Amino acid sequence: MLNLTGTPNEAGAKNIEGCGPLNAINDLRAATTKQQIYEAIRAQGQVARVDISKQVGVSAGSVTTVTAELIASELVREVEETDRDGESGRGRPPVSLRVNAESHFVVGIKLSTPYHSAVIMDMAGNIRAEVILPCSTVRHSAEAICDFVVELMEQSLHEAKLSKNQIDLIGVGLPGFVDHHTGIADWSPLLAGNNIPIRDILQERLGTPVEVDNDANLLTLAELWFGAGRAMRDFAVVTIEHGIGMGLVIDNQLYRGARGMGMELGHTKVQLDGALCRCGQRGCLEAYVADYALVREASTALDMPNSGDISEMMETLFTQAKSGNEAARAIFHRAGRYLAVGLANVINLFDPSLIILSGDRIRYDYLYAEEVLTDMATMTPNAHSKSTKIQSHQWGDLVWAQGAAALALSAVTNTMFQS
Amino acid sequence: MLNLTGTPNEAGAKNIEGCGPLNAINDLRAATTKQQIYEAIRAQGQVARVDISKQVGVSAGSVTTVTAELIASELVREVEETDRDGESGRGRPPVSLRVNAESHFVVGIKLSTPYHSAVIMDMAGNIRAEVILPCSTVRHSAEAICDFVVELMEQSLHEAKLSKNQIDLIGVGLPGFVDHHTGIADWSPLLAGNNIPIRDILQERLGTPVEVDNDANLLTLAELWFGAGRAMRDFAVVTIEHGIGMGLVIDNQLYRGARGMGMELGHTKVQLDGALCRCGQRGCLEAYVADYALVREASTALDMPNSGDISEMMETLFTQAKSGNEAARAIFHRAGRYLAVGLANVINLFDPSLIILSGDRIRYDYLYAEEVLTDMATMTPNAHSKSTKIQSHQWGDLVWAQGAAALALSAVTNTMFQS
DNA sequence: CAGATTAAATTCAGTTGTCAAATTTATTTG
DNA sequence: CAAATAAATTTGACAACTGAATTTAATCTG
Repeated sequence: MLNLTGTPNEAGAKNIEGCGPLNAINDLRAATTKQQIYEAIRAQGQVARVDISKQVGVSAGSVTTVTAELIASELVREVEETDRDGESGRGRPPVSLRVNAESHFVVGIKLSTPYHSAVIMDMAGNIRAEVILPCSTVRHSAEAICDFVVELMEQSLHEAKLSKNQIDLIGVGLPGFVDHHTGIADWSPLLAGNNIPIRDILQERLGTPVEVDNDANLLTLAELWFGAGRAMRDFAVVTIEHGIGMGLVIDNQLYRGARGMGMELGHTKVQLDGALCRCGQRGCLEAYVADYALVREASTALDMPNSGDISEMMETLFTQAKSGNEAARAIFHRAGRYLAVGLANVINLFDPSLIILSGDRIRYDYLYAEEVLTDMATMTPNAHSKSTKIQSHQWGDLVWAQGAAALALSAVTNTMFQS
Repeated sequence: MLNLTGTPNEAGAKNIEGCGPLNAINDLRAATTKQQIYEAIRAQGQVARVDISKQVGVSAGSVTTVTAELIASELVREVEETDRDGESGRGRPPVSLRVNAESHFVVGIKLSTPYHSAVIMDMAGNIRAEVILPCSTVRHSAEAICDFVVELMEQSLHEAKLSKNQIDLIGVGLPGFVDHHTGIADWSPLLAGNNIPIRDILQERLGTPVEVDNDANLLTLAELWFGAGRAMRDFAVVTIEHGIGMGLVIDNQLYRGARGMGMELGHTKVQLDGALCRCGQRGCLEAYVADYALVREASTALDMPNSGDISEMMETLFTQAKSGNEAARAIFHRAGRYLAVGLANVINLFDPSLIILSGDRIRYDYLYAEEVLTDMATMTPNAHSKSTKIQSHQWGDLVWAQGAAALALSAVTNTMFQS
């Protein structure tokens, strides 16, 4: 059954407690039992040893040993107030464990236009500082980007009352073709030049380990760690903003394409010899659905001057459509039909159980939401569309930075447990 | 660099020895060291203990222990004739190990029109029997399908001089929406009815464990176990026949979509409100590229009577195009352009390092191969298309059955090593 | 309120899978 | 034939577990 949840919700998850994927607890990929147990505790916020034993599938004795080690190394703490949720209160009461939030800190940074943002996060996923910094739309040198990052670091450290050496890792996201594995920005609208080894440059400059990824992956990580995706084994995230981005989670893990650079949904072709895309190719989904495509049509059909400010023009277009302007409505309508094609293709190829529509542009969606879903259903086999849920989700300005922090958290956690 | 290898090659792999993915040897997913070592031996045909130690990453002592167990349980044998490949002949000569080909046998069956096929395979990947059985194009009941399978079993067992109880598992592939995990055929052009639990039905009837999968996945498994894909960590397979199929290998493993039913490349939309597909939807890639689409056009434009025999009509169309008929050429030309769109989308989304074009139809390809590749390059970012190789590959009639046997082999291997 | 009951957590002896180093085995070279 | 070389095996030690018995901390019952 198709299901559009249009309600914007801040956290997305039912349980406020914990962060990180909920179902990855019994995951074969996680290296050691110790790490599995640590992540199980973090995922649930707090949990008793008995439950860990059941979930992770190790004996009670092992849980005692391992948690004792974790407590000794100050990564985990016992919770004072013993809470018995419901159940009859007989027998020795369970003692819950929590991760020590202060054991490590990370910074999550999103570089973008028209603003950069940063959060500082502790090991429990709590935000300890938030910074937003305006940024011009010109392409910057790697050095200028470093300056921005330094500035964001300083401001956020001050706000969190932490010193630079307390930060274990910095997660950085930027738009464009960014390869997480190599740390190289093939191309980014933010960066002058090509094939910039931005991770190494930042690492060198800051003297702290850095992980980078592209913005669509950050958003997907944010959903996986803090949002609706926490409880899902597999789901896709589609963002509609200046471009169209996509992220995919398979088996509780972010899938980064066969070679770490796939998932360019925005540039899949939905029309042979179709509309011109800013990438220079024709018929890209983006060229029909993204902000710039709508604005381009608006300036042609609606006698709307191209002011250069895309957000402003989108707002005008939206207002006109709302007030009944047929031409404006038609522009949204066509975009919606192509969006349906894009979503149908995602279902046809990946068949995820959930697609999360995310990004600022989603707020215009109610204009064509119904039609998009109906259209989409006509473009997918019954068996598939029947069970795929579509959910839209509008976060605050800091999602991206939170996703970057999640990237950093998982990297830090991995290093914590590799002897 | 784009690279079209048009040469049909029977086996596809450079080394005749061994079967199964070559790079999966040090794979974290493989449950036990014992299984890893067994699979390493099988993958390489024969290999000395020293080399196993290096490849799998365990100590020489462990290799001795584990291989001793494998030899004791008759799964592995030492090779008599000591071969020292090249190297100076000093020191104790290595003793190579091989898997005992006769320890288990499997049957691989492909159900299809106009014929069904089956192979019997031993644990070393050797084909011990081949059977092909003609089949009408009507949709059959599950019982009729069972009869076919029984018939294929009997004939192939006779040919291989084996008895039924020597078969450990039967891998069965059929076209349509078939879910490997549940064993249910959602819909198949071969089966009357919907949601048929075909795996359980076959298992019941045959009294032998059965695994099922759809035909595109079988073909992909065949490439992974016996073909060009053996040496690749990730690749995609695209088949053009009556429909368009797709399979994807990520990290040496067949990816089956988030819920085991994705990868419907043939029904991704390449044109809004486009040509009518046999699935009832519009604008499907299949509706432009598959056999029936070309034949449909041919019967309209070329005054070619619709004889009902698609293969025959395709042949006529091909002959006409070869002899210079412009209308016929135009039909192939358009199909080629849309095929380019499909391949470009695969690259945009998955970015595999290799795409293998497979299936009978590939032999018509030289008509438009060059153009397809050029077109495709204009529809993918430079960074991607630069490094994606396109290879076409024409197998014999038994590929599908071989793929089904590979499915069975991996299932048998898994059960062999789970205590 | 003492003992029975219950359930969580801990202890501990035993198993398993692994490694590193020493040793044995099989072969070539001088 | 002894020295050199390299594969394979043996061995003792260790780390990660498990399962069963035991301890601990609470509630329930008469």
